[in-house]
Amino acid sequence: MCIDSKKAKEILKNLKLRPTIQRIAITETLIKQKEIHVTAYLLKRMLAENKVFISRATIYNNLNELSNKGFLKKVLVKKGKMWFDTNLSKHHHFYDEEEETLADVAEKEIKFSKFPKIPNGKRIKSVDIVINIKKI
Amino acid sequence: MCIDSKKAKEILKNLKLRPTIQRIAITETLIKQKEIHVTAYLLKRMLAENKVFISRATIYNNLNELSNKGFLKKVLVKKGKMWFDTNLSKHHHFYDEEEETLADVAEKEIKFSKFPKIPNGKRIKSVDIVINIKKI
DNA sequence: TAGTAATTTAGATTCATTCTAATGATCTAA
DNA sequence: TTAGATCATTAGAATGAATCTAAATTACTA
Repeated sequence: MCIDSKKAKEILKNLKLRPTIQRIAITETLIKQKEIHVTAYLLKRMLAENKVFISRATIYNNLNELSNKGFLKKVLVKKGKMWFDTNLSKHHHFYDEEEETLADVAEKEIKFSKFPKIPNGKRIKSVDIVINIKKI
Repeated sequence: MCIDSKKAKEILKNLKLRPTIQRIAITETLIKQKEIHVTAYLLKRMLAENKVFISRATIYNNLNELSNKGFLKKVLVKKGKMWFDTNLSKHHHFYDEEEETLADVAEKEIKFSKFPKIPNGKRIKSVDIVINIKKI
């Protein structure tokens, strides 16, 4: 058993998710990769490259479950495709549409000196900031 | 001919778009209120309530054209659905997923005391802030 | 180890959006 | 005006991401 698989199992245990073969493989891939932003499609392809074939439904189920449990963050930068981000800390994004790349912005890099009043009876669920950039 | 229809025609003329019956009706609906947030589906329903029946393709074609011409702003707050916003001034949004509503936050309501360094060779194109809210 | 609860899966389904190609409307130049 | 060209509209098909279904399989618990 490789080290990543052991780590993956531990993560799943902490999240109270049954360590199925598929979940271990998915988690392993997510913690192994340098790339921190994946779509369902990209993840499926990465697994397939390692001869691990997991159904589309399972990929989606698990990405959603992992993000519900707070292990992944959903990022929506462009219509039609949901990205899942393995950067676990709260953070924001640079999005370069010309290059179709996402880059992280640490949460502490942004501070507000003024923030709008939240409507009555409501509370903040999350704040998403996307800084769209382009070449000079 | 009603006043809105006259205004709508003028707007289309300025945008160099042929004033077809459908385009006039769509533009009229969009300028009836000061600021409006619609999805294609919502706009279609609003028109239908006024006994104006326009095909889905035409609704999409025109919303896209109007936003290409700078008359509408596209806002992406949730996977799968594009919103179109007639508030052209720079601003941000409250998004209430439970109620599926979008509300404006004036730009001046948000000020930064800290902001990240922009990558070399890049400049800011825009900053999108979505404050996701939910009931307490 | 048996019983149950959770998980995976292929394939169907949904939903927003775009495409296609046929028909219809508007514009332009003489 | 009017003919011809260009642009717009439309129903329905196609697309693509994501979810659902229901049956089979796997992991957990007593």
